[in-house]
Amino acid sequence: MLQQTTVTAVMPYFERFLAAFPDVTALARAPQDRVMALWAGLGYYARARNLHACAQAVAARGGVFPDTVEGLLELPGIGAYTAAAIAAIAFGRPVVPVDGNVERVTSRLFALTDPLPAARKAIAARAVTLNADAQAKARPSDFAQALFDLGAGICTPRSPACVLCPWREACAGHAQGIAATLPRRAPKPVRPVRHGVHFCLVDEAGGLLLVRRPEKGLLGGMMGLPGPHWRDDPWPEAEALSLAPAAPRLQPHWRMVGQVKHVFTHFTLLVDVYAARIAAFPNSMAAAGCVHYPGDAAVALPSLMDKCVKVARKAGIF
DNA sequence: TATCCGTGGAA
DNA sequence: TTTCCAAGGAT
Repeated sequence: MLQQTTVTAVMPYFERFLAAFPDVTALARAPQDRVMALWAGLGYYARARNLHACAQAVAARGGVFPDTVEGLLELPGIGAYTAAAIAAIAFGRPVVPVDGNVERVTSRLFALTDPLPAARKAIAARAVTLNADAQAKARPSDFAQALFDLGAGICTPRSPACVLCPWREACAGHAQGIAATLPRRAPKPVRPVRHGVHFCLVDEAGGLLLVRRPEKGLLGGMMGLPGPHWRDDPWPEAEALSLAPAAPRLQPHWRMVGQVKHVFTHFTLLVDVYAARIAAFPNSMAAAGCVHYPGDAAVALPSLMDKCVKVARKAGIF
């Protein structure tokens, strides 16, 4: 959960997740849709699928985790960082997990000026030597977490508190007066704008028509409102409505209720939200792969879809 | 190696 | 308001 996600954002999800799945075998035997529902809103949904697969892999080994970096790397969703973190913190292996904090501390300590992400490998090569000291090697868990805390609390991205830093006198970045500018990053490409359309169809009972998205791609495996693919060009109303969910003898009166703006990592999405009410969903919609949820149920949606539903609700559709 | 993959808080 | 970026991994 903590991969690219702040502790503050993770905390409530972690509590709910552990309450639902107290141990690795409980997670392993849970249905995937339950796992995804508890992850909804946290983002990077491949992590949820990987974690579920990881739990099943561990369960298949008798519920015993590998206790080496090499063994941990075999598990889905566990890369170099997480393998080292578990090895050091859970099993006392003398390795250094290199996360964003450690990357920043290292680039400053050695005044490494080559820009990320190309310099990532070189920075990591220096970082893994930080525990060369015998006392550091003797306490892998404490050393790893001390490094994280140094980065999170003192060697911060902006305005680092060098005056408080225990490594100030050894820091080449500080000596050169460039610590705060490190690590350098390659200029980011401009974020393009893309366009989508989603349909919010509600029945008299307050039911909502949702579809499960494909496993691959954006919001993979999550529930969402139906709609055509997202593309570079806007969707004219006539074209959008020609793609609305339909069934024999069902002609909902669609109304554009608003536009939702959502910023993903690599593009901005503008979604036109159309909404309509019908008496009841025909069986053919369920047969087509659509799902009918009660409106008052705890429907777990990714944030984008949540925004779309809220726009429809604000417009008085339900 | 570069790109894809979410979201929200802080500055 | 915009920008940055957070206990990264898979392809």
